[in-house]
Amino acid sequence: MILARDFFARPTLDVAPALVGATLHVETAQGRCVGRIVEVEAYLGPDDPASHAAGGPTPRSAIMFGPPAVAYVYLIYGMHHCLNFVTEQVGTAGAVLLRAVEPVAGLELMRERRPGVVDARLCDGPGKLCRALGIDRDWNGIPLDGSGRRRIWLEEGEGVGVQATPRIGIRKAVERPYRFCCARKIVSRPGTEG
DNA sequence: TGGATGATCGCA
DNA sequence: GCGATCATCCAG
Repeated sequence: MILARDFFARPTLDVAPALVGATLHVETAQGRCVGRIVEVEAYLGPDDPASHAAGGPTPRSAIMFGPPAVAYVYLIYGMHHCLNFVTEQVGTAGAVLLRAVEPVAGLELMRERRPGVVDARLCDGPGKLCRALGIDRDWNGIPLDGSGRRRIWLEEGEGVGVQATPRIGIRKAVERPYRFCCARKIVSRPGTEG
């Protein structure tokens, strides 16, 4: 069952944990890749200092204030892309950052895009999964129902235990537990947890 | 542990 | 314009 617009048109803090366990499907001319979502982070509106939407819309963040159920992709640190899903109703900012997925299908294509990387590490970071799935800024604004000029959608997964912890790699609102991981299999960078 | 590497944004 | 900042990754 494909996750429809209504799924995303809800409070971001409801959508984010509900996405853990769902599968992400990305189709390009090279083939299709599928991954199971195991780690996400919620980013809210102007009330969330760590969000790109803090301080109101800018040319980059305006998409977070627009219609839900589209991809928000941006470049970070000059070399890595991050994939987000826009949430909330029009006029309310929100997005869920995809931090890690577990490769399910299209492994050969992922390996091709990330040579020399063992399977378990193909998609275990925001920049890594974008590289493995072939996501770049061309995907910004693409609808999440597979109907855009780039094909991407999500499918409902089995209910799975979700654990909330603080977000990673940010400097503001560090204490908010807006990071959601699969409770059984927590994927994160080793040695960086306190 | 730090270097790569560039878009973004606030301030002028 | 200019410079500080940044939701990262990987080599050493």
